[in-house]
Amino acid sequence: MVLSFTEENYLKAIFSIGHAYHLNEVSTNQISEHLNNKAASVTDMLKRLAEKKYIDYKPYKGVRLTDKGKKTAVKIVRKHRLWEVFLVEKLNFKWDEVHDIAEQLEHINSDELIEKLDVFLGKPKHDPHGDPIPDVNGKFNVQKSVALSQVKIKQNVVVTGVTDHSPHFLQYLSNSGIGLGDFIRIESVNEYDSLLTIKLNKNKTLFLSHKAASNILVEVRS
Amino acid sequence: MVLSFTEENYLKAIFSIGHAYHLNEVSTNQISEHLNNKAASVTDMLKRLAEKKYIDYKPYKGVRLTDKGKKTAVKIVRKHRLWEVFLVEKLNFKWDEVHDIAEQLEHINSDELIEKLDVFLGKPKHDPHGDPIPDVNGKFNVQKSVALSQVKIKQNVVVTGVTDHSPHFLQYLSNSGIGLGDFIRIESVNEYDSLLTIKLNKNKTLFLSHKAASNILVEVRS
DNA sequence: TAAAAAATTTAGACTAGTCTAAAAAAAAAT
DNA sequence: ATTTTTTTTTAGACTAGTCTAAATTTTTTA
Repeated sequence: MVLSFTEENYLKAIFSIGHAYHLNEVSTNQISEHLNNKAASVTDMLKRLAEKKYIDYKPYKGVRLTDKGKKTAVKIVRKHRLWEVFLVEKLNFKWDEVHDIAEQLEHINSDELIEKLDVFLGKPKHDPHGDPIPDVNGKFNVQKSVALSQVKIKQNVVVTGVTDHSPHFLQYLSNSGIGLGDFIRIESVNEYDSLLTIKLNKNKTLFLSHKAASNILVEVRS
Repeated sequence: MVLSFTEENYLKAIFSIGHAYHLNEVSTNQISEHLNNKAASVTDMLKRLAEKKYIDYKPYKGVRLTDKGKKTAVKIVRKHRLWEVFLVEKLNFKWDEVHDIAEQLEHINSDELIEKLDVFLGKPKHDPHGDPIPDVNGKFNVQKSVALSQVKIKQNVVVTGVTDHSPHFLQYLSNSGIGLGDFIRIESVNEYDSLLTIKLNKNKTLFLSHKAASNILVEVRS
């Protein structure tokens, strides 16, 4: 079965809302907000997707992906993230420039293409923002990272991802010299406003707002 | 101005029909045949494209691309052929497998992407079938090749392209060991059925029907 | 050069996806 | 336990792109 562009975007939206908030049931309004359209339009589409067995839908009760729907959504995520790796690693795009292009490329329909792209890129496990790339069977590498804002003082950590994917935030990190794989040690936290003083790569001293730190994912390294 | 998928396909169709038959004016029926849809649908779309100044259209009189329309069409051809190079050179697709995927990729909208892809591929001048890739300004490398069927006996030629792009024909050539850049010398032509006896790369002797030879483009080398 | 054939356009209908406005159901608050 | 608010759905309309059937224009042919 071949889905339209639009249908694929609805499935992806349902998947990522559920994923982000650890929900099974996703509401009509959440979807319409995520897709920037009206709730009435969402209702129409939900009926169509339910008809085709991609979702379970009970009027007024929200919606949940079926196995078929989940599989489809994960495949789109896989494609999106593989293309992002391609754009950054091979074409030298910056990590804040790739989202919109990958948003288009993720709808290209060819299983052979995805698998050959995967091989060409060396079967990467993470995209340029540190998000895990599901394998061909839809399995995700579970991430056990925490927000930098949750890390105890004087602890050494490695940057593994971000939770805010906006170009604005990504550029801010780049400009500060922070990227995936960098080492960070929290030197102190201001009591009044939670401003963090950090040491980057055992070298540069930087200040980070609590908000920024809460959107940086890290893993503890001894 | 951003065109829909469908509008882009119409412009590409008008361009390639005109190109193939060296026509300026293209008829409604030619387009409908090329796109496998009905003439009535074509008429509707022609009105829309004329409205947007991509074509000059006079009812019953056929249609011609404006400069704006030509520029758009050539850009789609450029994208299509660059993606074909990517698929063959980087992802190891065969030359008979890439058309349908490139047909999708050609509609991805990002000037920066095309130019970075072009650089990544080493600014190729030809696609995997030998067709010229227009440069960023829409200029084509003029091809001065002729069909193998037109070449005089005992002449040395190099394969530079094909005029039949069907997987069937391309596979037939691959199976015969014929690809771009190969050397061919016509040893004899049968008077009765024009069957060609050729020597491939100064090595293998092969037989080619007149039909096959008429779809192989070559350049004379001494 | 008038009749027949072919090509093209118009008219009207259909689907996918969207919208606004109104109705209905569920949740929250008094 | 009603009333109010919020959420969701229904009804009806719009656009892009398609179709069939009928009408019109152009071309061909006798």
